[in-house]
Amino acid sequence: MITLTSAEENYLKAIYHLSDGGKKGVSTNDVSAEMKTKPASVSDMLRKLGEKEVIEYRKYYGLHITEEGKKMALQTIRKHRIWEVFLVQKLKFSWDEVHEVADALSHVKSKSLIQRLDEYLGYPKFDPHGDPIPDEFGDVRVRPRLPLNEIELGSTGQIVAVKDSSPAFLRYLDKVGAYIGARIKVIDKTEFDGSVEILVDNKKSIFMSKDVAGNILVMV
Amino acid sequence: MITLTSAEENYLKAIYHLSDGGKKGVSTNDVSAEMKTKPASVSDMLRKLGEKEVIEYRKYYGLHITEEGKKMALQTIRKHRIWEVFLVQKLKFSWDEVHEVADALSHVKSKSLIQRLDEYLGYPKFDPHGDPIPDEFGDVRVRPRLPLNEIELGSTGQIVAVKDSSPAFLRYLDKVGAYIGARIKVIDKTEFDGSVEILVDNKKSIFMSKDVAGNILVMV
DNA sequence: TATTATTTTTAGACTTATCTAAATCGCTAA
DNA sequence: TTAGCGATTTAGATAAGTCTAAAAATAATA
Repeated sequence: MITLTSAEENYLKAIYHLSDGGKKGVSTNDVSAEMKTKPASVSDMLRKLGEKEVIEYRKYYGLHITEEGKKMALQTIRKHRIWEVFLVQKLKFSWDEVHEVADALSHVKSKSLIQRLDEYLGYPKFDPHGDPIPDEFGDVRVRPRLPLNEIELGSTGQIVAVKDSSPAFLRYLDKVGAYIGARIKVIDKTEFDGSVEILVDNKKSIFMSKDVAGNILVMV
Repeated sequence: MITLTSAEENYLKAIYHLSDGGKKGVSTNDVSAEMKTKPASVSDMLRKLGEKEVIEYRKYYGLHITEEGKKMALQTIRKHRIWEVFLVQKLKFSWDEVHEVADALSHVKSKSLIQRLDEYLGYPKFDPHGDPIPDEFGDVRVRPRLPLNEIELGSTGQIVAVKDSSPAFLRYLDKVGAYIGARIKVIDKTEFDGSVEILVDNKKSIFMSKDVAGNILVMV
């Protein structure tokens, strides 16, 4: 069984993103820029990742991620995003603070930690930035995400992302009691001005202008 | 400002325990046994810790922890125990599983992570093993811990430990709704057989035999 | 196509934490 | 008071991850 060090995990995750999930080849310089390390360090790391067969590496010609590599990258991404959910939802970190901490936390080695955390968080499908969380098999559920103002009256869904993630907008969401991950139901729509009324977590109802609702992405 | 690597933190924590909170001197071999590393490795580490002035180190004569060292050790212990509370109370780890994972988690560097986690957990004063959690200034509140059956009728307190931590007993506690950290009030005592009735978290009342109550330590 | 420019790799060095093997210190007992 | 033993330290090695400087390969351009 292949095991990766924390540094190798980070490189592989970066490579996965750079290769757009495995579609494109990636160059040493690409990785260097993404990881903020020198190309010389990257060469060394690519050789190691090649030996572990998570990438296919040809000197001077860059690399392609392998199927095994994709799986492992997705597991790292999964851990990272689950920790982000925890930090934002439970510990009230703001979205821009979580990356580094989630990164460190995601490298903690334990068989059951992530399963239990996932369970504790209620198996979230999206991280606080709205990016999908792969399941334990690496599968990513890609479901339609629609702006809230385009959701049909009476439909239910989950807030999974916002288009405008400015602090001001996030504070507004927080103030009115909406958040990423919230279960919502559209209980009223005013055709005249495009405003909507939603019920959050079957408890709280919120009015929103069309502009605000258009900024909120919902998975139906 | 002094910063320690994860390994240095671990050594210092071990030294703090071995020196009984700074009362005794500690030898290289003591540390070697505790850390399960070779004496040669310990010598090297002691030199480093001496240079950082968290211990006072004299070659061939062992070491004493300094005031600064105590403070830093207590911060590491604090982090470790707070994570243990999280793992046991929220993620339902059993007491014997948590040590390693808490160790890894406690080395994650972040200004606010532990403050926020502490707040999220409701500022616990004891870890799942009943050991006290130092506050952010390193102060440890040492308060009397009495067996539950010796608590006066009408008194309130917090369950901080159990004497018998066998899985069977822990399962029993879990089943009846008691747990480490629970706020309790003694609402009835039967002198005849020594049994007690307690109210947990102002909600649930539980009957307990004298034997069971005697196994539960309460901070009043 | 030849030369220059860019990218990538190699070589050698540094740091941290560990090890083994060998040297050294300090104490105790003859 | 010195020999010997146990405890401790030093010396040298390894592994991971990084760096700089220099060499080599590829790509671009005249």
